[in-house]
Amino acid sequence: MSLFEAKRPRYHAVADALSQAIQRGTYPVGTLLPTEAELCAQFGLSRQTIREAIRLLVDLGLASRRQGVGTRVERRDVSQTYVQRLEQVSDIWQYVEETTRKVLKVTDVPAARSRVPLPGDPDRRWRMLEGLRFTADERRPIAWTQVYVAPEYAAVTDAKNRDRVPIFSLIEQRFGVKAGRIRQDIAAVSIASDVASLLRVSPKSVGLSVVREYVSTQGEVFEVTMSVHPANRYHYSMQLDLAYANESAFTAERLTLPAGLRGSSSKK
Amino acid sequence: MSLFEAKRPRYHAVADALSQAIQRGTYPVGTLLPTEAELCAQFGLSRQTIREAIRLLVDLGLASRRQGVGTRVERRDVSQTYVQRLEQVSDIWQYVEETTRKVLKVTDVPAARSRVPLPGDPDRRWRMLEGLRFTADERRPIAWTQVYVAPEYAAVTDAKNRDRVPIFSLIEQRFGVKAGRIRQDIAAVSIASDVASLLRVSPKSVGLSVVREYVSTQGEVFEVTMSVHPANRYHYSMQLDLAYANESAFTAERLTLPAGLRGSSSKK
DNA sequence: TAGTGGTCTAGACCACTGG
DNA sequence: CAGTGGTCTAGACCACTAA
Repeated sequence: MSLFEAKRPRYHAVADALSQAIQRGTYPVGTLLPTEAELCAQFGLSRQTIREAIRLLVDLGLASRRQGVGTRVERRDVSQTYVQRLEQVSDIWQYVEETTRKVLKVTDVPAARSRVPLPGDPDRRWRMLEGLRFTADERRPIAWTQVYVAPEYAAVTDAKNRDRVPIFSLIEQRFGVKAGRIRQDIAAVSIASDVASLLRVSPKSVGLSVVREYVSTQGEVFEVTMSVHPANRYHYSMQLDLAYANESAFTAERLTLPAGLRGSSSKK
Repeated sequence: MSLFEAKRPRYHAVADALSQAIQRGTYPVGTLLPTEAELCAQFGLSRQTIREAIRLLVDLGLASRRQGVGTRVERRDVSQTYVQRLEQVSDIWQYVEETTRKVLKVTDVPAARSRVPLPGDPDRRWRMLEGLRFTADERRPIAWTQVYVAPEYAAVTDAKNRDRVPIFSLIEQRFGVKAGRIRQDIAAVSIASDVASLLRVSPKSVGLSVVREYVSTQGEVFEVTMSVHPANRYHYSMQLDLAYANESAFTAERLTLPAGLRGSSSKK
């Protein structure tokens, strides 16, 4: 019966009331919200409406539900987050599509003697592919690359099309191991003379180094790559978008409304 | 009545059936799915169950709903995406917390004469702050920084705590302009001699340059920053996690099940 | 075993869209 | 205006958790 009773669905009002109560500390993080039945009684609404409200809280990351237990308060504030999205990883590798690779060397090297740190047993021998990447039109290479593949998957390096398809996706196809996480480290380096000559730049010139670790969904690092790019032939750009904890419905405005809302009856 | 009738809720089965039909091309992208009423009849289920199924499709980005129109097929496949999450931007700036800034110079410069490309009128004068950033313990600077602030917000550069709080968050506090997007460009550079002396490295030594553009939720670039870091004192690392189009419920496994599922009656 | 959230039904009315 | 999805109800049974 409040003045603010616009056309908003009641479950929005309930979600607001609850999220504000959480914000105020009425329901501290870690505790359980009232049960659905209790909320039905408090607000005088049906269970489905209450559940819809709670679903919004869950989508925002404010609460979580566990069957048989209850609805737990997870955080006090809606966490805003900037996210970078990479569709199909191919964004990292936009250039993969537009470039050609040339493999120069294939060997097995113990982890301890690799050019990049490899996890696990230092004596474990990883399959290593070394090569260059060229743009379609230009002659000069844009990257010198080393790819280390965990021994279990070394077989993929025999693939006919290894020059065209990223190794990690070959592993995915052949072994069903999927990258659940990619760690990436970017640094500026001085290009060592052996690499410099391959890249056709002068020794000690400036380069950008990108190291990527591919972590399977089981947490195992199954591939590590390193690229060195001449500074003026490559730069790394990315875009971060503001998003909400669990981006789904419920935009910001819907949350930040004047206090006096409540659906119909909220005697409590 | 199929053999696969595990304990899965029916709306999962419906969502599978629909997403597979989309995948098969039965419902091409851009067309409308059958109406909820039709689906109720086809599957012999209640409207709420059907709606729950469609909600899953929407969460996956496969479909979208419009009141008064229908449910539109948006894509044929579930788009997988790697995302980098930055809570509160402070992850980019982990070091902001642990470092101190020292402002060396404050001036107004026309866009055309800045060290980084600035959007808009080349004669527009941006407020520029130049300074260094130090780690708490070390004496040597880890970055030389230029911050360009759009003239409308130049006033924030007078703030007392401008050394401690990132400028863009001052703008957010004072003017309510929020960064909805951050573009970031990372490159390796050779450090110019004037900057080198400030950073106490030798001229032409290797550095990592990071340029960030802060774009407001209205699409306006209101701040641009540039940092140059000595190569051995800074590197940029990030983590990308595999996620689904509209990460919510509905994990991958729930989608990739053997074909013969259907709830109970699907005579069609 | 009692109590929680998870699923499901059969109905109802409303708000929006398009002809 | 007819038809769509959006909201809401009152009731039911189930699956899970903890005591």
